[in-house]
Amino acid sequence: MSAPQGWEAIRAEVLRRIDSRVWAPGALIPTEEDLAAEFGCARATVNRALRELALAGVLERRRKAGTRVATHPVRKATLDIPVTRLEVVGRGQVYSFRLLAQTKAVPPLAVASRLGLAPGATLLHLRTLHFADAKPFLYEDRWLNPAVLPEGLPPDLAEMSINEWLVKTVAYTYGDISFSAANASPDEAAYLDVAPGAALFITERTTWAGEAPITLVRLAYGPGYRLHTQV
Amino acid sequence: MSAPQGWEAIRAEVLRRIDSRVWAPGALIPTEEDLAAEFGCARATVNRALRELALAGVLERRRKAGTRVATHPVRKATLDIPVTRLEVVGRGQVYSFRLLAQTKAVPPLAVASRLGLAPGATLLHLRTLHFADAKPFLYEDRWLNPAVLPEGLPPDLAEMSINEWLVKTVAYTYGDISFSAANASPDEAAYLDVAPGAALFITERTTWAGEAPITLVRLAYGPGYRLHTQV
DNA sequence: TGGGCTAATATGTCTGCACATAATAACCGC
DNA sequence: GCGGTTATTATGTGCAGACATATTAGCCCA
Repeated sequence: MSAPQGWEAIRAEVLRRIDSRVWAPGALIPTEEDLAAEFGCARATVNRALRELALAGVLERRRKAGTRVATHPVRKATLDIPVTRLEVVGRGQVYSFRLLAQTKAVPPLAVASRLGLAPGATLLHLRTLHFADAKPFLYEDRWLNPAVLPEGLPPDLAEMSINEWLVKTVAYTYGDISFSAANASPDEAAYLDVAPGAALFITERTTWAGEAPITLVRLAYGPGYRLHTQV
Repeated sequence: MSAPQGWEAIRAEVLRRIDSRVWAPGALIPTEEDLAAEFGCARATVNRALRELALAGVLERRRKAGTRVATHPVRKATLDIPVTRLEVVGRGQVYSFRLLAQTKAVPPLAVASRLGLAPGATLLHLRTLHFADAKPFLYEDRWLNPAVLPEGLPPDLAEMSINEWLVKTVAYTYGDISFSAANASPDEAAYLDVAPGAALFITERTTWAGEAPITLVRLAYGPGYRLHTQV
């Protein structure tokens, strides 16, 4: 019931004109100056509205060329990448986790190359099982570059999982995430307490701090897990 | 090699201070005014930089309370939701598709309620198979509200898939996406030419135009599909 | 005709100022 | 003390004007 005001009102009106085909996909829309005159506001205000829409993928803007309605509305969805503990707690469940193994090992070639490391370098290999209400929720397989840990691993891993401790301690500048699906291996099935071959939702994350690789982690979520977002 | 200038330089400097723990997670950072004085620029410029960082989840801002470094760096990843055809073509493969079935039917209760429709309303039910280089790539199961189609379905469905025609014709204002994993049903396995029970990557999308539901679609991607993004 | 220089133009960003808004802190009367 | 009102404060947004920059269109000359 609240009519937006200011730049949000302009964004809404522009969206409406696009939706109602007043401005067709691919068409050039008036300049910021013209729109500012029409709406009776400053150009900066129009700029703010159009910039947001360009960011959302609705408009395409180029200097001198002007602003046009995106031909292929590649909508951009933003999704939050929360820490596992908060994800569980946010569902109103009790979070806990168990460190299954912690070793130093030479990673498989695929892992080393994904991290841009020389083959043969040793990494920390951690495997953790996360629980929601004492039920297995997530199986985590992590390779960690010890070089980025100034003082080794934290003393107590009671409250916080490795991941949570990592994000608070080692700031990353660049990350890379992919989502996919995979059938549960016998091991994974046993850990997550599902039938072997069950479809798992897989998240793989690689993070760097500048040039130095930090970690590569594979998260296998049990059945029923959904990643959710809005556009 | 290019030192950023203007508000991007400020964003970079703020990020640096956070990464290097000059400003610890949870700590309050100086006000816009103070930072503007320090950097020798206008407050609006600082505002722009801090706003971007808040949008990215690095900072948390509240009026009067000030700006603090996010305690739990819930990084926000943005992912593009492209049209299937472009997704395939973008991989350098040849795109094609086949409409398997097109019927009018009363949807299951779950579908009707997700769309906010009265049970018993009839919808269009479309099932489509999409190919990449003549190999099955994606199985699409779509329920479509005929009320939003002013002139029925398009005449030729040769070039463009239903989805692509939809996004160009019926603009949506609100959407809802979820990703999950599921084992292939016998039908899906047959269509996608995989073993029954294979892990499929599932995307479910619901879209509305204002209050009116447009479509609910379930996309089942064959093995090997990855959704990819960066932070 | 064609290639390269130049001018025109729309967007990108900055400044300095103003007022609006939300949320906290201070205050005051009981 | 305590609860409720008021003042203060940091951010949110607006305006008008200016300059920067990318890109196009047109011009001129070989």
